[in-house]
Amino acid sequence: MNIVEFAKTLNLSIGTVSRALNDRAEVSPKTRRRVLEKAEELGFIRNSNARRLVAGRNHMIRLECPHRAHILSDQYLVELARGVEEVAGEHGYDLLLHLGAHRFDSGDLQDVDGLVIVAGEELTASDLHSITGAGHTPSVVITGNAPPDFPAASYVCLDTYTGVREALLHLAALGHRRIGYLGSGLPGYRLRDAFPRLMAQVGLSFDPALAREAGLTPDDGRRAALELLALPAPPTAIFARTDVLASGAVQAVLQTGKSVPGDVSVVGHDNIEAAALVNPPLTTVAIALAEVATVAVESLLAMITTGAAPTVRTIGTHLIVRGSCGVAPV
Amino acid sequence: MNIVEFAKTLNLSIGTVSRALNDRAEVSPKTRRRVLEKAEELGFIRNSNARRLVAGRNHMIRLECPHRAHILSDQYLVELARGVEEVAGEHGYDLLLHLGAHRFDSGDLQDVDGLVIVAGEELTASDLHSITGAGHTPSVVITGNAPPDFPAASYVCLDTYTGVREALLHLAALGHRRIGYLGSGLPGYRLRDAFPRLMAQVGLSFDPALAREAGLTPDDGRRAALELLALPAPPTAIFARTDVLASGAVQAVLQTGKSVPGDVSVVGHDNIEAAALVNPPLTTVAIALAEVATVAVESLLAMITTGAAPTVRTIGTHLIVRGSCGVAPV
DNA sequence: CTGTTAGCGCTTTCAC
DNA sequence: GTGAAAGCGCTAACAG
Repeated sequence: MNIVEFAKTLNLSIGTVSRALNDRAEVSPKTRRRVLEKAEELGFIRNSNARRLVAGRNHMIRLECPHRAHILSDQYLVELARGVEEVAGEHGYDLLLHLGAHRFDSGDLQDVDGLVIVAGEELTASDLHSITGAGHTPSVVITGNAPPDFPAASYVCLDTYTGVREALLHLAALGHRRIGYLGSGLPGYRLRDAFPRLMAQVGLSFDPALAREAGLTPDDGRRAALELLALPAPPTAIFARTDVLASGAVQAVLQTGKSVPGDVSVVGHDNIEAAALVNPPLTTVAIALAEVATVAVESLLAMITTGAAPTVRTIGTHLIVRGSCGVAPV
Repeated sequence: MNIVEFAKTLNLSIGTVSRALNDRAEVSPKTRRRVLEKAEELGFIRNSNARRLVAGRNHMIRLECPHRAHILSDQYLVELARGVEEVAGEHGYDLLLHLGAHRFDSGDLQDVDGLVIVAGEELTASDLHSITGAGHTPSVVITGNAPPDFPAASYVCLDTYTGVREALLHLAALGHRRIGYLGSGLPGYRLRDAFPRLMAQVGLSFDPALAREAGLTPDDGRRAALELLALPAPPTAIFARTDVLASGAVQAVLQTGKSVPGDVSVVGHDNIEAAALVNPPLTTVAIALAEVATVAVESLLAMITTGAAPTVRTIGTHLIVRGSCGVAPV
């Protein structure tokens, strides 16, 4: 059924029906109600392609995940998508998905009003340029790094520092003074550089000998942790850049016949599903993804609907205390 | 730029241009090439809303995940979505996402040509009725159960039996004879009922005293496993319906001062991300998700494009051997 | 082979 | 307030 047939059942012109359905002022309240009720009764829904054609608006945004190695794990991606879909949905926007790894030529930008881009570590300004159609499509980038030099987009930056600081405070309170650091080895992660400063902020000093750029796999974490534990003055706690590395670090501790958290405490980062499941459950740093989604979508919709200028927002992380940290051994 | 302006730059009629762009036969090869090259040069892309309007086709399918408790974990969902997007994309279809938990009134069915529905355990025929618009929208359901009584949809059934049988064979080969079972307690899972038969198929007999409907969390798994281990004749191996339960079972074994897999072997199910990370890494049953995605989308597109009848396909699971199973203690 | 034209279903002037 | 009519950008049927 189209609007013509539908209008006939009401003995009204399509113009009036359209106005009623669009909640315009020039319709008598009585007519509007009549139209709305009939539409409900007959289950009439306007053809959205026709609406989009005439409106020049798609009421659709696309979630772009151009990399395989995201700042967010797959689990997080779903959580983020849930949030984005919900907030976008509240504003009448649908969500398209573009998981295409390594395809920086985004699809038809014509089809969507805006883009939510989940950045990988190595996302450059030039990538953004091509993904966003030279910045002509309103876009918001969710990134763990500082915004690349691409001012046409909005940014939601995940500030890893707040949660890490919290973690170090937690360890300091437990009496730890020698804290090791396991990094992912990925470029663009500035955490390693900031770590000494964060340590200082909670009253601890950082020993460069206790830092390793481990890698990405549990085994990378295990090997690097093994090195730290073999040191003459080994750390009593290890902070790992990812939960995956942290799980490897736990393996390493157990492997040397020691226990977590009895002998060595371990803190992870990301709060992946696995974090709650390893033995012991990992104390880890987590992102408030619902908030990230809300801020991202609202910034995007502001650009789309009111042509607002791009914004840069930062969202901090926080510590989730589970079972992998204990009082420092004396 | 629209097709009128574009046609002008070529001194052709919009009809000819449209035909060339649609790869119709009635265009001279020379003209076609000229049109294609110019389109490339000018970056002309036809307005897809107008195309959809006139075609009555959206070239869009929607991934529906109506439940929070899926048959697939979030990680799996992304993997499935990747597969679905890829296969759909090869056929020119875009992917909409609908993660809305507990909303069985699917959005505008008008907007999409078909639905890929990821079933939760409790998805009923009546749910499917409302999600698919009384079955008028081509749909394929990915389910771990037998197809509900809703013949309008295609089904991709995950046959958990093949992988579980493989797991039991693996355990039998390692000398295990007393194998415990930890279930999720969810209705609709027929595995518990089939378990004795699967045991028999690999030459083992099942002791009902070794079965527990544990629940969903690691702690549920831990407690249930603890019960089994406290039995006068405890199992030497435990099969858990989910990796989450399995991780709890591992905790239980360690808690009683025993080791995995030295004293007790544990097999999980689902191959979630966590499975590779727990200590020891879980031997578990996995789904061939890429195949599931391919079969689902191709069945769906057959219904959409050729009006093919719904199909029912079954895809088996397989065992991934890691470190949680060992030779049975003598 | 190419040009012309009538819709696809809707929103939005413009009259009344 | 409501109706009539002009497009939105495209495809397809019809001429030539």
